Amino acid sequence: MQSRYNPAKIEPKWQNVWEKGRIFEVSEDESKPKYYLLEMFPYPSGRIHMGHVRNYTIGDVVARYKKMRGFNVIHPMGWDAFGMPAENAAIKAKSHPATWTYTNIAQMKEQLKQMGFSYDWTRELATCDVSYYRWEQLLFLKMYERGLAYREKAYVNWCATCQTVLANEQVEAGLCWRCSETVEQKEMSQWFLKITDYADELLEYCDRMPGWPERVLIMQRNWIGKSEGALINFPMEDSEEHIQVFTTRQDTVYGATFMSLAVEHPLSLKLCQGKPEEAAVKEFIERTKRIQRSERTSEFFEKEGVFTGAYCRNPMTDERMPIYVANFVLMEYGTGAVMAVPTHDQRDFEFANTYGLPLKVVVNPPGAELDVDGMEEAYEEDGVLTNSGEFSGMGSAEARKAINQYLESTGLGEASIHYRLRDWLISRQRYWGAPIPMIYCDKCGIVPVPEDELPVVLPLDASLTASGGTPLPTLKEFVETTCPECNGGARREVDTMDTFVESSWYFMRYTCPDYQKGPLDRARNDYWMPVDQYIGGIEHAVLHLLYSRFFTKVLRDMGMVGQDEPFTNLLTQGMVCKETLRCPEHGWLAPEDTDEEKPEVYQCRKCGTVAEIGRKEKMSKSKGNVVDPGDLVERYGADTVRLFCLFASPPERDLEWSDRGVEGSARFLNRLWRLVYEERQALQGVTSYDSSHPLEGELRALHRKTHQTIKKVTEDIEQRFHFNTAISAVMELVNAIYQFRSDDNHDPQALPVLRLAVEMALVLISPMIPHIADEMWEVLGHENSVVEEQWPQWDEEAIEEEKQLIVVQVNGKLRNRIYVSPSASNEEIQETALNDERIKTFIGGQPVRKVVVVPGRLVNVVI
RNA sequence: GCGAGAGUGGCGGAAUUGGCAGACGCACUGGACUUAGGAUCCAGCGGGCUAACACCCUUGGGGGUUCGAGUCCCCCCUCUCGCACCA
Repeated sequence: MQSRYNPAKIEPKWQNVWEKGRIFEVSEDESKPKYYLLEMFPYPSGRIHMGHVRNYTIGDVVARYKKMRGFNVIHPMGWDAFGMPAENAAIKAKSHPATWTYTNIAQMKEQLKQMGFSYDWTRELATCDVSYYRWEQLLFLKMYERGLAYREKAYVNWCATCQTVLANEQVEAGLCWRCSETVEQKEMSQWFLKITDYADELLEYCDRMPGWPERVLIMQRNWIGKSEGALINFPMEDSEEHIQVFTTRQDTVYGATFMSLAVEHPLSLKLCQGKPEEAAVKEFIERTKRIQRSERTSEFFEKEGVFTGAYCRNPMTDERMPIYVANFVLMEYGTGAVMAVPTHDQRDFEFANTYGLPLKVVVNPPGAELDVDGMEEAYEEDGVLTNSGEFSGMGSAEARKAINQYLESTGLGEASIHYRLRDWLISRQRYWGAPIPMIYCDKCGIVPVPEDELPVVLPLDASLTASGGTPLPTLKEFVETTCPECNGGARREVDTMDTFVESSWYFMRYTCPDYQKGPLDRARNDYWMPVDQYIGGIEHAVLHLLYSRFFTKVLRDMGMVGQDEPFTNLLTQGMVCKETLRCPEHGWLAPEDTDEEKPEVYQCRKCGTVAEIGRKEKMSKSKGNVVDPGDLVERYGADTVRLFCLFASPPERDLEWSDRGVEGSARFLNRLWRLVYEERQALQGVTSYDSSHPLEGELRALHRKTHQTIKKVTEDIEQRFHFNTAISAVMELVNAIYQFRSDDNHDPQALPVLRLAVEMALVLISPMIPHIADEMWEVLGHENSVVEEQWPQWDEEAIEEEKQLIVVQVNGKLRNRIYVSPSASNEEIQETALNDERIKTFIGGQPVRKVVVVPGRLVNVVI
């Protein structure tokens, strides 16, 4: 053993031992409980970043801990390997996306190995491998058979920068989630997956997943956006036709005084035909259609409308309702037509005031009566119906049910449920993705590729051009094919699938990555699934996590898997942030753009201005505040980096990077190393204390601390993944050991007690810093890896203090501390407290009104 | 606007069930060792007032419940995230 801790030497040594011993390779074993620990797989960008390191370190601690607890732990890793960055990088480097991707995978795999993560690498998969996406193509065909995949012409989100369409989930506030450019609407024929078929189940199970963070469930519920209401038909005044609306406020239908249509609504143009209003309506529609949807749906966008010249009738009151086209009505929600109730909807209220439309109160607040003339805003709450025929006097909730019944019995409408969730658009006009296995035949139309002709292999001889866009349509040998039905000439689909399709089922494929007969081996999948603990970033709260839930349910209905939900417990870790430096003139500054004048004072290298120390921001290249894990590992070793990531904050919170904090972590490892180095000879051949001899004094105290630490670390990991407090508990134990050592102790039990304390410190912290733990474990004479040890159990008896500290308060203020025997009764504790000299002076002879005794904690004397 | 979360020393954070606020670490200060110290060890470290003890104040602000509140309730402020004309 070297006197100095040298991670560069011991870390590769142990990584090698683990790999050779294949200790993280697992197979199904019915004799053990299984535990599936999964972290979100990375996109192979080339180098791992701190976000990966944090995510995977958290996962690794749990995986190692669970293994020590006797679980059969599956802990796989792979690559989310299709996607645009590969195309852009290939154009830039004049290479091929495949070359770029596989080179990156090799580099990143090496980096992950250097971190010492306990992956079962035999299960590795890359989604760009034909061996993976061939099964995805099969799943697509099965979905097509069941009507869950369909092609439709629709207004879709188009990102001009990325040269592709996007799913609704991939548009954030009107911007592309990847490049942040404005998304346009384009009418195109595209492939969709029918996630809306599962809307209700996806929503319902949000209430049955106690292992998920509430805020993720809330985001999913909001995204699905279920609204219960009614479809109501409003007859046209001068024809047999009607306008159908969806409303959640059918209790206000008697107050509907006009109608609003979306500009895209087919009736909008039709109704004004030949009328004097025609020109104005057309102009309005054209003008509105030109405006970006993101702008149209902005809060600040002015609500405008135009009268069509046509009228319909309120089916309940038979009153005449003018029909308007309005810019705030969305064609894609409900029916694209809204019954306007200005008294009970703020938007309609404002619209009615602008255009001088009539108001009619039909819902009163409980115990009050509204007056149309004095109204300054709409009354949107539930209340008691008035002016509503036979429904007057009913409460809103009751009236909604009654009106639904009435609508159904008269044929005027029906109860209805609408969702905000739209079907998942999966076509992408990109090259580096899984081809959609479909063929277009002029004679037979859309024809699926027969299963036995799968896979449709993505041609690798394509060359990308700097202008962007997919080269697939130009590849004759790919596009031109024969129709499986008529054998005539036909064309292949040239779009590829959204890469979120790959990530929707990779976690299931990990259970049987070598399976050749289908996407999933049901037996193996049944053993391992569901994922017991999934760990990843919050940014996938809706996207990946919703799609994966959908896929799991579809595969269940196909009989391929046995679970309703893929992820039992979800942990969303916070971001890794760091302080930023900013020059007023040159913007964000990376450390290499600055000179450090004095400590903590930095100057912009371009202009010499003192840089402002900016706020903590998520690490990103553009802000110049990234820290490269590779550099850190080289400098401090993986264990230090792991330790800092875990120690600096609990997993779900943001982690603030601190170079000094990293030094502190390194210092702790050195301290641990020295402890074992200096005691190695004394402890040689010593057997750990086994509780057979009674202990006194400081020996007893150290042994107690040892068991208290076992308990604290176990509970912190088991109950709440709070590794920061678990680590601080081990630090306390190490401090206690140092204290103990500095006193000469000649008790024959001293070395056994010391050895137990040292070993427990190593075992308890081994999931966090596995390399140094194994090295020191070996120094102490063990032959196996710590991860193959059983997790220790604490002894409640050893934990018990011989003297219990009791805090004594007078009128709630801390006045003294006393010690009592743990077996003391409340009366005895009270008596000791009241007889305490200091307490007596605080009471000062005043009558004691009350004494509160909390055993084991405090006494409060009230005077 | 709606929804969720957060606000504790110079900093990261701890206090798990209402019971000693500030564990652990960083930074800082003093000392020891030393040719040297950016290594290591020891000690101190919320603020006020102190020679020291003692005492007083302190968990964004204000009120309340309670013997007792960082923790529970009400009001307000600030920040972060999500949604946002959804009929």
